Amino acid sequence: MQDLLFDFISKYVSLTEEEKNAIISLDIFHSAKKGTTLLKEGQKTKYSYFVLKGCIRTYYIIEGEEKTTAFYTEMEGLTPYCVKSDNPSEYYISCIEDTILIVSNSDMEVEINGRFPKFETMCKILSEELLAKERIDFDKFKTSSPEQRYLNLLQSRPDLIQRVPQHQLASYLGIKPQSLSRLRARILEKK
Amino acid sequence: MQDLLFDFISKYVSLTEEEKNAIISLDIFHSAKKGTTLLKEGQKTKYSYFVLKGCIRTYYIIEGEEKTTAFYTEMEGLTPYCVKSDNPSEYYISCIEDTILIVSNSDMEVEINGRFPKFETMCKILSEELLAKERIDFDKFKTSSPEQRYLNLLQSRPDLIQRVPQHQLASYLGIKPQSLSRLRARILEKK
DNA sequence: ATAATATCTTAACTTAAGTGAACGTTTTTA
DNA sequence: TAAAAACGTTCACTTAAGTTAAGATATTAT
Repeated sequence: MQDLLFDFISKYVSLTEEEKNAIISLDIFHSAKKGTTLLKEGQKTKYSYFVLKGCIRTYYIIEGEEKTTAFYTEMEGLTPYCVKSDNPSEYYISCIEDTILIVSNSDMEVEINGRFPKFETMCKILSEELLAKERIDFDKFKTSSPEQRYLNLLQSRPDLIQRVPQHQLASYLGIKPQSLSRLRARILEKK
Repeated sequence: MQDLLFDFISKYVSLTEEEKNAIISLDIFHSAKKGTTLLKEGQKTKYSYFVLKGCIRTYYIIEGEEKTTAFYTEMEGLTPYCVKSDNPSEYYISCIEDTILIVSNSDMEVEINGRFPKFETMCKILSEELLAKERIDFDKFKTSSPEQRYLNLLQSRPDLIQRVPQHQLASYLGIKPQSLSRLRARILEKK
């Protein structure tokens, strides 16, 4: 299971056994059942989450309605905004499937970064890369219609459409569940 | 002018005179006239841009139409996706106003980071912070209607509405220029 | 196993965005 | 400075998303 992590890390930096052991000794591997809420609106946290296996999502409750804005699956992770800003979180994080997670807190990261500069370099590369990707995704979203967004998703993350409930997908695409149903029917008709 | 940069940096790390001089000697300060294109679709680049004064935008040309997806103003910057991915750029970058920029290339950054670890730490903090912010912005976009997005922008970046042409604002909001006109008229009526 | 709840789809109607065109205004550029 | 191009607004029409409601499944909890 830990190999999943080390395989991932090896794409960015190579770790010695000592470094691997230091990471393992942090006791950051956790598993969580489907439906578990990791973070609630209004809470503050210092934890970051990285998915080894399974799927988590972020969602808001706006005027009583759940709005799912992101999914994180294998080898994806997030540091909630409130970790950086010290404000209470505006969103919830919960598990869509039984999930194996790495949960790290910011003090822990400071310590590891101090001991192994290599690790800090990796985090820098990773977050710069993710920022660039996130901006591209946002651009794509802005320049597409809901239908195009759905077709894009079908191409780029077909697994999501299978593993995620439709009404959560809908808000992820920026529309209502009814509109997603209709839009899919429309696409089938066209074929 | 350089003070703008050092004031900004001082929010994250404190630099010695030696470090400041090292930065100045890199000769990274440039000015560009309104309308200058910094990067074209199809080009590869190793340059990152940081705005000290003025405004730049990223835009795509999709089926003959310009789609503006982002604006960067004072103390904001971007590293084009192609710097990280080594693919040709899918978008253009150009100056909306006469602009004073910091232009840095990735080799330069590697060198500075090697010499001053402090600098690498700052870049890591900055990009993690920006990633978290970008995700929040994307969430906000997904969960809002075009009208709400416009009202949001009016609150959060009122300067943009003044300094940027309407048709560029429109695609930034994910709609057509005609729709932005209409939407503004609608808002005025309501008052 | 059954009741309760959540989810998905369909439909009719409303609202707002997309489209194509016209027109006046501003900005460029030759 | 005159002509050309770009820009912003309005309008009528089309298309698609939002809304409300109902019914059919599927899932969860007791």
